[in-house]
Amino acid sequence: MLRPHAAARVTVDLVILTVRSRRLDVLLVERGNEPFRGRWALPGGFVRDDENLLAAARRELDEETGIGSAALHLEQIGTYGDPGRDPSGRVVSVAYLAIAPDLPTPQAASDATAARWQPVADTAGLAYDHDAILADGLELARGKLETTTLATAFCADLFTLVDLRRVYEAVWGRPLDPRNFERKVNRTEGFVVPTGQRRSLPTGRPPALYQRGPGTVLYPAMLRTRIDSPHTGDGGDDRR
Amino acid sequence: MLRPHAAARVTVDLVILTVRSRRLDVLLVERGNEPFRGRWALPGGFVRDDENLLAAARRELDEETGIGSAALHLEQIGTYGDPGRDPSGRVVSVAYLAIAPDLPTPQAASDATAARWQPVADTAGLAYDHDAILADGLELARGKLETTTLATAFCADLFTLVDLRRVYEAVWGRPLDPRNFERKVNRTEGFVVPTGQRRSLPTGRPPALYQRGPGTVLYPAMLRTRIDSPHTGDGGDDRR
DNA sequence: ACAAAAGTGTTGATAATACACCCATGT
DNA sequence: ACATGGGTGTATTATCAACACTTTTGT
Repeated sequence: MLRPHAAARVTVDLVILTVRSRRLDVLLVERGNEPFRGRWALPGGFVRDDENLLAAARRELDEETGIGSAALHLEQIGTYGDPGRDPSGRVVSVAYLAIAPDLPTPQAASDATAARWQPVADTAGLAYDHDAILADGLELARGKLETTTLATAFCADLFTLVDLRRVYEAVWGRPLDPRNFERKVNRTEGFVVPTGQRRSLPTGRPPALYQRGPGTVLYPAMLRTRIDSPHTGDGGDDRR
Repeated sequence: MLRPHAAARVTVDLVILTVRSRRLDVLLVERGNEPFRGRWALPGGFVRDDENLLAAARRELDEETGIGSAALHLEQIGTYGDPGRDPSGRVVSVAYLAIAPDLPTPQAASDATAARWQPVADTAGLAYDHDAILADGLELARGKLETTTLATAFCADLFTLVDLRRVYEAVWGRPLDPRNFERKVNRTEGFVVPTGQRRSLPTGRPPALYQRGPGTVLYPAMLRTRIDSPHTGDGGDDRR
C-alpha cells in the first residue's frame, strides 16, 4: 500500500481558564526546550501510546500544572494540524478547554521553566499557533456560558451569586445587571442550590452561599446583550 | 529523548448531510477493504504529509464523493483517538461536518465499493466509532441551525421559504409554524435576499425565490421549542 | 370552479431590559 | 450612626407561541 501520508505525533494542549480578582486568566508555561525555548505557551504534551485523548488531557493537566482534579470541566476545543505549525515535524494537537476555580499558581514541571496565570487580554505572541488555539478556547467558553451552567465550574465549592456574576463579567468583559442576573439564576432549575449558610465579610451584609446544582442547560439562554463576534464559526473554519 | 508515545496515523472522516424529500440523509460508503470490509462507514481517508486538516477534508469530499465544491459548509466536529478504535493500529481521526444541497448519489471511489445517501434515523452499526461521530455531527448541526444561518447551506442557489423551513423540520424532526417561521426569517437581517423571481409549480401559488444572504448569526436564536437532549455536552465529554 | 400550495395578521403569554431603594452586618 | 456590599420589585418592551383564512396559480 502506497503511503503519501506520514505518521504524525499527537499532542494535547490545554487552555486552562480561571477567574482571579475579577479578571479572566489563562495558565501559561515558559518553554524550557526548543522549539520556542523561552517563549510562553499553553501547557500540553504528547499523547501516550495506550491512552485516549481525554485521558491524556487530564494527565497533562495534573502533571504539568498540579491542578489535576481541581479542574471541574474538560472539553475538546478542536484539533490543529497545519504541516508547518511545529518546526520539529508533523505534530497534530488536540486542544482542550479546562475550567478551574481560583487556585494558587502551580509549580512549573516537565519541560517548562515557569508557569503563571496571565490575563487573557495580554497574551499575544505565544509559541506555535497557541494564540489561535487560545482565541478558539475563549470563544468556546464564552458561548458555553450562554447556554449551560458552566459558569459554576469557575467557582469554589461554596460561592455567592455575586461570585457567579463576576464570572460572567470577567469572561464576557461586560457588566451584568445584578437584579436581572439573580432572577435568571434562581429561575433556572438546578443551576445553583442554596446552602442556608452565609459568608462572613469584613463589612457589609453577609451574602448567601450556594453550591453547584445538577442542571446543565440554561433555557432560555443567558443573553450576551448583543452579538459582537463577527463570524462565530460558520462558512469557513479557521482551525488548523 | 524517551518516547512513551508512538506516532499515529491521522485521518479525516466526513459527516456529509443533505435534505432529500423532507428527510435528513447522510452519505455513507461501503468499505471495500479490511478492517470492517463490507460494513457501512463515513467517508474519509488519510491526511497527506504536506496537507492541513481542512484541505484534507475538502480533498476527501471531492475524491470520495465527487461533490467537492458543492458542499457549502465544512466545519470541524471533533477528534477521535481512542487507542482501540481502529484494529489496524493507532489512528486519530479528525471529523468534519459538511453540508450540501440535494444532489445526485455520488459514485463510489477510493476504497469504497458503494456509496449512498441514508436517512440518519437508520444508520446503526457503522464501522469504527462512526455511530458516535455521526451523533456528534448531528448534534453540532442541530445546534448551529439555532444560532446561525447554516440552514441555507442545505438549499440550492435559489430556494423558497418553504424549502428553508423543510430543512429545519428535517434536521430537528419537528414541524415548525409557517407564519412564525417566515416572520422570523424575514426579520433576520441578511438571512435571505429576495430575488423577485418565482418558482413555477404544477399547481398552487408560485412561491417566491430567495438566495442566501450575507448574514451569519441568528439573534435571537431560532428556538427548538424546548430542550429535549438530556446532557448537551457539558461537564463530561464523550468524544474519543 | 376547483384543487393545491403559498402567504399573511392578531392576540395572549413569557421573558428581557432598565432602573432606585432597602437590608444586614462590622466598626 | 455610618459605611459597605448584598439583595429585591415594577413598569416597559420585545419576542415567542398559537391559531384560520385569503391569495395565486394551473387545470
